[in-house]
Amino acid sequence: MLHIYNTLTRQKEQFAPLDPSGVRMYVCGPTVYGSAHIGHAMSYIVFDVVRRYLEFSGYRVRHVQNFTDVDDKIIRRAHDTGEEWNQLSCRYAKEFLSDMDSLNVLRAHSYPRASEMIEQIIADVARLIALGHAYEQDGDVYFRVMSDPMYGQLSHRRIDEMNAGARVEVDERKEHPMDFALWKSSKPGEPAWDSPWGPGRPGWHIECTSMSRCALGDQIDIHGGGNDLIFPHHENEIAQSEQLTGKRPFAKYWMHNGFVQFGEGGNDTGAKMARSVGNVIPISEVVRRYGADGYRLFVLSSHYRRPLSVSDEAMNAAGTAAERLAAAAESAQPGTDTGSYTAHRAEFIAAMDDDFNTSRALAVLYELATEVNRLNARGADGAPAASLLRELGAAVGLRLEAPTSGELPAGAQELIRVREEHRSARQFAEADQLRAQLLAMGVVVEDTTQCTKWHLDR
RNA sequence: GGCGACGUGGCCAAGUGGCAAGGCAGAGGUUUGCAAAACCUUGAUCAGCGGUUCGAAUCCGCUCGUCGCCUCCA
Repeated sequence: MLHIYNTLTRQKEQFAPLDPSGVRMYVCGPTVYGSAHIGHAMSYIVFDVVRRYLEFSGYRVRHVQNFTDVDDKIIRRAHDTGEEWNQLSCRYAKEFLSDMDSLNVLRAHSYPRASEMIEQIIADVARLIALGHAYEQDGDVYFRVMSDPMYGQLSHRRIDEMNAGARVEVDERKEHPMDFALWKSSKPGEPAWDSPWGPGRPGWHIECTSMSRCALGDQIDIHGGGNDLIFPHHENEIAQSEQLTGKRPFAKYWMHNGFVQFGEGGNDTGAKMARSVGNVIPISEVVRRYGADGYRLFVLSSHYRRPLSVSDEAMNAAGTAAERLAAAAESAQPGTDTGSYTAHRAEFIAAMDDDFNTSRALAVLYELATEVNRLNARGADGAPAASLLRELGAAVGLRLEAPTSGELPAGAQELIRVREEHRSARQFAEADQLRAQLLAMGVVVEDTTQCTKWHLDR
């Protein structure tokens, strides 16, 4: 039985979807004003694993993830580059999807964009005004936090306590300093849509309320995102959504992942990674250096709610481990009976059921890999263990592809063949020389008692 | 000032009251023409101090250290 830690209640709860026929899951997507980095990758890998494991457990999942494609940063960035704001956001959204593909993150069923949701957003804002939960002020519309007695329920903060903080900028036009914008009037040159309050654009928080409701209905099962979104973004989403529909809870389980940080000894020890800080590592770089499975293994080696310290050493270790798992999974056979490994399967499920304890679950995969190698080494049948390894690996999104995949450089095939001839003639000096030559070409050759294998050096 | 997270072997990391999972690296061994891979063996009393308990990494208190949120942010 799956248990999920719910930020709302601050405890692990037994998972039961609102509607038994399927799970509705909404994950906050990126603001597409620039390239995604490995912090985004970590977050979306985490929710990819959540989704995959729910499906592995037999649930039908509907997964929706938005793109924030209208916002101050996008407008500013577009202004700087001379590009149209919608061109810029489209470009980065596309890049985001291909980055996620490269990481083997399953595509969501739908990717709504704020700019395509304007009509719905205006209707929702108008309704919030009609209900007395929002008010207009010079073309801006604000949500009235005092009208929501539950405000602060997610972040566990009280309005008066936050008020004491020195960093809340006081805007005279707001009734209360914590009131937040649902609709922003536009300045000249900014993207704008007509509304009952004049030309403007949606505030950040309302888009998720409208998109989530549009794509999944008034109430959903899982709402996810990085833990920096707890306040104010998710708090505000709850306030808007629940006041709008009169239904509670807006989301039954709130899941938040910890942040990628730089580990000890790095240039930027302990610091958070963020585009606004300017210390990001691009996704393509880690995929190239450690492989998609390697980075995923690195992410899953620690618990998703904990901060994840990146270091070359740790990611490298994960990359090496990924190669070992992939090599072991090679002896898998489709349709093999894995019945003799029920204990392994049970332990994997127990670990994952405990709020996605992937670190514990991975230990099962490593054990299976060792088992496969042990059996194969003494000529026994490693296929059942390997097949289970492949199956459970897939449940957490590991491809476990053999390292052999890829194209041999020109002439390498011939060198391998010639080397084989030397070996069978016991001309080892010549064979070793050819091996060195192949290695220089990026081809690693390994001899076994039966045959010679090769794979590309990474 | 308010809210929260964390400090486990060289590195990463699980465990949250009963002999400290797992990965990577290192060392020794088996195997191999050699190399690689693989397999076997091998290391920590859990930031510090005090307390509760038959028993604590795990509960309580204090101290030290690190980080996040309260402003855009996965």
